[in-house]
Amino acid sequence: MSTIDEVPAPARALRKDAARNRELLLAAAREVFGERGLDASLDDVARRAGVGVGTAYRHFANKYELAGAIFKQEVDEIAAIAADGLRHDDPWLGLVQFLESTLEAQTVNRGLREVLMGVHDAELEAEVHHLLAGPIIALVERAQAAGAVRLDAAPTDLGAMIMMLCVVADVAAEAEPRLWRRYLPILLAGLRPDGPALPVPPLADDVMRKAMSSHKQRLAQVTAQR
Amino acid sequence: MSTIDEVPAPARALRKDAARNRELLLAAAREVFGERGLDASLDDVARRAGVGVGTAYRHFANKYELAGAIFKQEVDEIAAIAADGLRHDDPWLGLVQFLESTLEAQTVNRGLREVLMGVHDAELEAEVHHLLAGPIIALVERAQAAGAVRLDAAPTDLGAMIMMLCVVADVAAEAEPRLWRRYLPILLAGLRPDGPALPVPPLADDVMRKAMSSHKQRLAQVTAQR
Amino acid sequence: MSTIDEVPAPARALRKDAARNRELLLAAAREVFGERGLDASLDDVARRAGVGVGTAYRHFANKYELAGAIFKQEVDEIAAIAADGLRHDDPWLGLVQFLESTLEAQTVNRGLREVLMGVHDAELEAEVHHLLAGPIIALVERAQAAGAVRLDAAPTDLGAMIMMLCVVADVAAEAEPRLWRRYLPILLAGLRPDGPALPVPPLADDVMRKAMSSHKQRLAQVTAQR
Amino acid sequence: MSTIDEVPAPARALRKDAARNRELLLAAAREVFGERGLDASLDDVARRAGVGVGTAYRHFANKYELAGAIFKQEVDEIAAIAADGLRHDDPWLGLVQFLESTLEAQTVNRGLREVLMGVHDAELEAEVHHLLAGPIIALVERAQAAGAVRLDAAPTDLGAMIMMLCVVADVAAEAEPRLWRRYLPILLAGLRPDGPALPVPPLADDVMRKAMSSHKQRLAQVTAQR
DNA sequence: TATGAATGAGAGTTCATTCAT
DNA sequence: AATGAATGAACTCTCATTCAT
Repeated sequence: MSTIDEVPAPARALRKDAARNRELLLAAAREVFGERGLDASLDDVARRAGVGVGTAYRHFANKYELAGAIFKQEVDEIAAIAADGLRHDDPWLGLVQFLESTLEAQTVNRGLREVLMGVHDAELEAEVHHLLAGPIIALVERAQAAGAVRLDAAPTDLGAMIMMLCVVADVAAEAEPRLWRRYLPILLAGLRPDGPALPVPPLADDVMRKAMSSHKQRLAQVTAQR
Repeated sequence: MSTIDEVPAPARALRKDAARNRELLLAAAREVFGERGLDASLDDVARRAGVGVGTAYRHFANKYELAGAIFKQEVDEIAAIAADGLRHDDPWLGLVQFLESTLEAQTVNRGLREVLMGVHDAELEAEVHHLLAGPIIALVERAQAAGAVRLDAAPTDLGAMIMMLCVVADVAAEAEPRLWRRYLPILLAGLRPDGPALPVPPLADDVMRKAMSSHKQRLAQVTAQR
Repeated sequence: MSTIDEVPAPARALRKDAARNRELLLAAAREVFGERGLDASLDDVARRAGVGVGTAYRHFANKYELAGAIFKQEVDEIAAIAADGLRHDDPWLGLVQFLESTLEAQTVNRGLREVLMGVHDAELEAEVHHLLAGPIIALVERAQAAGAVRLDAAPTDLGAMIMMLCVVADVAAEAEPRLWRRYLPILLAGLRPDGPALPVPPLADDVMRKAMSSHKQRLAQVTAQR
Repeated sequence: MSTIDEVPAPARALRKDAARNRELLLAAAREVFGERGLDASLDDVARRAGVGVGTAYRHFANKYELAGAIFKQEVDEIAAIAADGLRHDDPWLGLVQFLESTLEAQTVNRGLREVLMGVHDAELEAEVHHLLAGPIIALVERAQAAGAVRLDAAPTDLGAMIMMLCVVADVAAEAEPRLWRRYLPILLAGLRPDGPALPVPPLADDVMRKAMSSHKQRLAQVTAQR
């Protein structure tokens, strides 16, 4: 095949040791950012990974690119879960399964929880939206078409619900990681055709995205750091 | 009265100018932290207040104590709202009114929103709990006694609901500050005696408090900054 | 007078200790930059001055502002010398005296020498030009009007001559600080009405300025650093 | 010839590919250092050469040795020019031609200009001196013997003149690369037997060399970088 | 008591040089 | 011999906190 190309791979594969360090860094970042937040220093991440800071900078242009790389992985998982839900025979159960699986996944994965709570930077936010918007819309519309979801519900309602449950899950992460299950039925009941009247219309898709993008900025104001 | 302020009063009241500086600092902190978060420097707060940094340190042991002082004020407002709710003729409406007023208040007050989302340090958390736990328990039990709230509901459920709605409100603060009203009826319906079954028991009061205390630490992980 | 102004001085005078530190910093910077170049770190400058780095940053926005502050002082001295030359009875001797005094001054002042060699950043360059262009032009034109300087000479020729002599002085600073005096008469002879023909026209004033501004950039390429 | 390169030749010639890499590196360094100065990183040089950094270190002990290797080549060219001048029929014209050719050469070669301005490290300086001292002395003495140059002139005067003109050329490199020609006749006139009196004796040969060696260190002080 | 100058640890980032592949 | 990943010291700049004025 490659009789012409002297240079074998255009998108260079990582050397074995480099690949290992990259993984070490991602794992360490997941841990360190998990424990002390994005305010933790890259020095700390590198130390935990057992490599020099310089190595971190060889793999990631800066701190935020490293953080983004982590969260990208988490979101991919969720997108896969949504796709599963779409394949379920019963549209309603497919949607419920998506919610449960998603929440279940974030229970054991703080990074994921954070992403779903919308607490992140603009670039990642856009990527998250790009990956998840389609499947979520499909899930909701499919359930609406089947008469399982009230017609005035919007895909962004699902996003809001995930967010709400994630906060509960996050707050109670250590005390009772299953606490979100207490509020899931309540929210699901509200999604049904006979749910209570909703006085305010839902957020449009892109408005929701922008809102979550700026949310992280507002949270930053609050979060104590030491 | 205390015109001769050289006389060391037993429980020394603040000199008039000192008291004024304290207020200036609190006001400035509310503004500055509100705009740029706790990451804003104390120099900025002091400059906005029109006093020197040293003055800030005379009044508050450190940055976080100043921040705490602000949020304390916000919580006092909420406690007052709860007391109002308890005086309502209809226990259910009193509870609903408390929720609405609380949420309404945080709509225009970021600091309050933050506190209600549990995004703060342990000391403040304890204080918040001390102030709010009593009234909230009373509100719920009074409504339960009147048959307006399901018996397996717990006061901590109210806390969880406030938290959930606050996150919605916070995320949508700019896009649609009333968005929380869309999800309030849903959550309220779940609180009624005929609400859907709840698979997981509520958190005990003190467990909830500890959970929220550590939440802020976890959120810190996430918050991107730039 | 200041019955209205509560705040006494609009252009705040420096506190005594702050003023002292500022001087310490300038002196240290002159030394450290003098020995190891602008590549020396501000930490080193601060250490030499006996203050913390933070203090350096309180007084000067960044490293280059500090460097600029130093060189500004040197140029002021030269401007004063030029003014002296203009007051001399004999226009030619005034000009010669300006050259000699200037070169003499830079003999004992490296910073000055550097500025006169045109080795500096754009902002400072502009300031230098602003301060010196006028007096130099006046010196030359006055001497030309008196028939003491050839008519095809330009003020920029004086600049070029200073530069040339400064380089000699700089190179020989330790070996023989008076070496520039060997080449001064040669260059002066060329400036007389009967000097040799000059095949290339002089640089216009602003062109000379721009040229010197970019010179520093080119030298930066060369200068070894450790 | 040496088709079997496994055979360890006594004075090991470079393998063909190694030799090629060496040239690539020199060419790249000339470009990169020329554009962005010695502050450019070796990574950049290596990237431009299309080889790994490691390869650069196989060929040159460190960054400065690579820089030195480049400038060595430039000086060789000048030595050749001096030899040409010595072959000229008219000693005076030979000397003038040397000056003109040398200056002309540096006009289009920044590296050369830098070396001639004495802006480099001690080792290179010694080498430059070793290569150029002889021919220059010969040029001057030959012209003196022919009565074309004043007897109190010294070979180091020629060095000083080159330096002076180089600085002019360097400063005006972009604005008017021929500007040095304006000052050449002036300096040449001073070299003639009837030039103006020179109040200070010339530098001895080795003193001049040492002076230039330390000059580079002093220039480093100045060079702003941004 | 108020001020704001001073401090210095620590953050993010770069790069000369080494060394495993 | 060549590669480029890894290292870690060094640099600029910020800011919570202290302390001389």
